[in-house]
Amino acid sequence: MLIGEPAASAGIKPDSVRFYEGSRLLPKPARNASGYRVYGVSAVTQLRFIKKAQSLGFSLDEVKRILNLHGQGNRTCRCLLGIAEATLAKTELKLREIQQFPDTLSANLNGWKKLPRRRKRTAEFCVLIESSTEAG
Amino acid sequence: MLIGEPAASAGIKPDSVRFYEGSRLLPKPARNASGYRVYGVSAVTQLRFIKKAQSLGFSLDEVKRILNLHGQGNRTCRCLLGIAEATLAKTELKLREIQQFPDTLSANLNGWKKLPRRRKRTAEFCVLIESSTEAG
DNA sequence: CTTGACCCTGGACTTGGCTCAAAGGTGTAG
DNA sequence: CTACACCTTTGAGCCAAGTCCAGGGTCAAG
Repeated sequence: MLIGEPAASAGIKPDSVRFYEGSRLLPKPARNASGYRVYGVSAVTQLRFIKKAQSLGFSLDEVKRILNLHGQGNRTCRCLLGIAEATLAKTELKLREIQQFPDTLSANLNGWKKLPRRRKRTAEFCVLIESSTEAG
Repeated sequence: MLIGEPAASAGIKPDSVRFYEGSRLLPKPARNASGYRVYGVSAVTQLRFIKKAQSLGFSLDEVKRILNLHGQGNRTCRCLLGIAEATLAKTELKLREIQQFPDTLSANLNGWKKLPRRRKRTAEFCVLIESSTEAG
């Protein structure tokens, strides 16, 4: 596979794949006679892993640390523990916060929605944001 | 209150407050005789709202849209609905994803932890990341 | 009357994560 | 042979969200 294929399969641009390679998130791929990067199927898995982890709040640097450690042999998996637990704690914290805020948000939203049309202007939803004119 | 006070109360730097003002997230505050920004108590509420919303994945631009709409009168609250519902949907999607990923992550983590010490090198946790040497 | 903490402006710089452009090589189809 | 899609490199540019700095003003305490 040349670069475009795994990129497309993972839903990213070739540019990003090269960027990941430059950032040492991906191993340097083999090259064919013309100097083109040649990838195996596992590249797709890796790219998807990166995307997934990233969409969940892992920074490229965290992903890098995991992938780099992985490449250095099994025994380094102990280190994965630290990284994973830290990031896990982080996401769980965020989870709890995220779980609360939309509650108030949607409570307000629903409360507002239930109002008869003519009362919607009273905008109970806006209790979310305190009056601000005083400072301006 | 001069700028440092509301900033400190909200746990941010005066620089950031000025940045928010420049980005039109905050109304331009009054100035005293020396040209210093003067804030009322509501500024703290606003700053905290910004911080909170931001920490939950709202971009400053989204916060801005909400705050700006708010400043323009109650009738615009209908528009808030769109913004809020969109962001809500977004966070809920993220929520669901976040709920899944750490499950696999911590399942692997726990599985790995339960292994007797001498077997930890087999690194079951690493199933998370597919073998990668083939592409390098 | 100086020191120190605070404030002002404008603009440069940073970090993360891309994204694009320029200038060129490759390879296949018509 | 030409067009075209694809690949290469280097290097610049971009967005968000700040952060810092220079060079200056304000003001209360010692």
